[in-house]
Amino acid sequence: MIPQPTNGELQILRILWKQGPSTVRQINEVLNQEREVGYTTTLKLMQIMHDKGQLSRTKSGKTHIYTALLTEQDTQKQLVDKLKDSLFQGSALKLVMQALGDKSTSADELKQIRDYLDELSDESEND
Amino acid sequence: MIPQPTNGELQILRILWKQGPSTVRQINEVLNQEREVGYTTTLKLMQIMHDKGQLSRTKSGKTHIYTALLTEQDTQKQLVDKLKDSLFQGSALKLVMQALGDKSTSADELKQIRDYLDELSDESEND
DNA sequence: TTGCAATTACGAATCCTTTCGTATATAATT
DNA sequence: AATTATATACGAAAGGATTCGTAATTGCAA
Repeated sequence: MIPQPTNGELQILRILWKQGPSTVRQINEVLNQEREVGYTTTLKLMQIMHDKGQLSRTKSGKTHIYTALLTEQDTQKQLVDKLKDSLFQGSALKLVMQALGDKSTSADELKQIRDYLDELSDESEND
Repeated sequence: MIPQPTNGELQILRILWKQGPSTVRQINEVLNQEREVGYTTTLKLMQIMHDKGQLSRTKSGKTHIYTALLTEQDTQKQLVDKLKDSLFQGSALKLVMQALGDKSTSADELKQIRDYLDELSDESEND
């Protein structure tokens, strides 16, 4: 059971997924584009994430380079499943309808979803 | 800006959505079907939710009857949007694909989604 | 090698959620 | 009216996340 990443942890994971392995300074700089965070705050959080096994790190000179051990996919799945179970009675259908329901989804995206549904149907035919 | 309900708050909201207005005792009984919780724990949480404006209450004899002020729909939307923005770069498409991607969705559900997509397309044509 | 700048380590403070014990209030029952 | 059962109110403790100040360490540069 991997415990769910906290909000702060997710923020850091997002940056690592996007940029790849990074130093505390690099992460902190990106973070500060969104909100003001002290350097040692970011450091501490990344140390905790390392303790928790969410990040690995290697030493390069005197600095540590951190790498995400959780994949974006797995984390997405974990959180989508949780939301599905806790608010949509486990129904992917309900969740999807809610996600699409606000009409902000473009026609192009809708088409892509349709194509994806076709793929899924094809696969199940071949079971 | 309605702050996001916490986990404990969501648990109570779910029961209220399902059962309608309820007393603390009623909520606590349902809660205890899932996990052991003291009565005053549930009471306190519902009092806090009342303070926060998530629940209203009316007095009936010596007991309070609580009602959810947040709707299930609004809360679903709030949490889906948050997940979409924070983990899927704001893309409903990506979120939907992740939600459907684990192959646990039945053919019937897939069909329902397809029908729903048709509805959405029809609507946009009429804009 | 000595000192400087950057980095890490450590510990504490703060904030929020969750939990529950105890006290108080209220209504029904005897 | 006194007793009992049930409900609410209050306050504190425990646990976790977040924040950051300060100390210790490290590598480089003068």
